[in-house]
Amino acid sequence: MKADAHALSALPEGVTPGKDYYERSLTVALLRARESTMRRFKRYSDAQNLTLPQWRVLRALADGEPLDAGTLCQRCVILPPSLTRILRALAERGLLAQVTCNDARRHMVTLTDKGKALFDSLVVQSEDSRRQIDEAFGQEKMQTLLDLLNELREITERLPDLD
Amino acid sequence: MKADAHALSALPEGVTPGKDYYERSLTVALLRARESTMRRFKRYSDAQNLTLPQWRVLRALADGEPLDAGTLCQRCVILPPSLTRILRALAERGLLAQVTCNDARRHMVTLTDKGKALFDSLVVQSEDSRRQIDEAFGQEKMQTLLDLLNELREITERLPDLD
DNA sequence: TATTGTTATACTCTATAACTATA
DNA sequence: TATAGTTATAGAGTATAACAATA
Repeated sequence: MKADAHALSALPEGVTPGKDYYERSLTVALLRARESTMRRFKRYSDAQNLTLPQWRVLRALADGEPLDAGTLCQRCVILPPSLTRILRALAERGLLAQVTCNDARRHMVTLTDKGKALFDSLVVQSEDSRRQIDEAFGQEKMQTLLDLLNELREITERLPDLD
Repeated sequence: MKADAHALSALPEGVTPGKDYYERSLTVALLRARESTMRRFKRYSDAQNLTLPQWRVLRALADGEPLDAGTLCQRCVILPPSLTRILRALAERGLLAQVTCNDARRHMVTLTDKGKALFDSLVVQSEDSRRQIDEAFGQEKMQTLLDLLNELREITERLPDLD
């Protein structure tokens, strides 16, 4: 952002009254951290005509374990109507296939060989970007950050709703 | 999550092969942490008919400092075409007003008294939820997390693009 | 009767390009 | 000529409710 965006105030370059307060917002900090890191990976998924939610679904299935729609919705942060369309689109491209399940209500899917190959290819292609961020930030801090993020989520999900 | 979602495997409850790997994804961890915390605040903005991007704009302007559209786009993680509509909607509700600027190309806005009052009201209403998360997670860890998130963003934004 | 997922619908945001106004 | 925003347009996700199928 340009410095003269704040020309109305007489503060030093890069220092604005609102900035510090704004950065104390957890949800905004999470969004901005995600935006700045995700932006570097997006071109790889774009090149494969995968939207980011589609990429999360492939990732969630990457270890080969079949998952049902409900689990995918929760892990990938996608609402059921969106997931229905996403699963259909990925299945039409031959990237995943339905798996029969004892409970016929469940829509259970797994990656096909083609889907697994596409996932592996994307991991390889984006590896340099991942390492670039990892090294600039520091592996130890990255580990701490991931642990804090997962812990925050687990604790928050267990909290009772207020009123 | 239901335990029988993983009935195909014979692993202990809550332990799935994919889970650990999936949780090592930074961008997914950021998304899920945001979803679990944001969900608790959303009802307050919903009650005021504010979308989350609109709420971020009010928040960015909350200290009274006028900001231009470009700065708002960056701080609120909103693309220019979306911001144009958001500023129009908020102005029509009398929550913000345009401020004249030396550079007539800039769309500079500030909160009106009504906008500031709505912001303050939302902060008060959501205070219990904020404290609930803060106390469950721990203030010290929350502080560490916020610092790591802001540092990660600043470092990542400065990284050169690969190729 | 409760649960899982799909369909329907309306709205918003995302994303890119083309355009206008100003510097 | 470059910059800041707006407009245009297509596409995808968000969100709620209603519905179908299964348990």
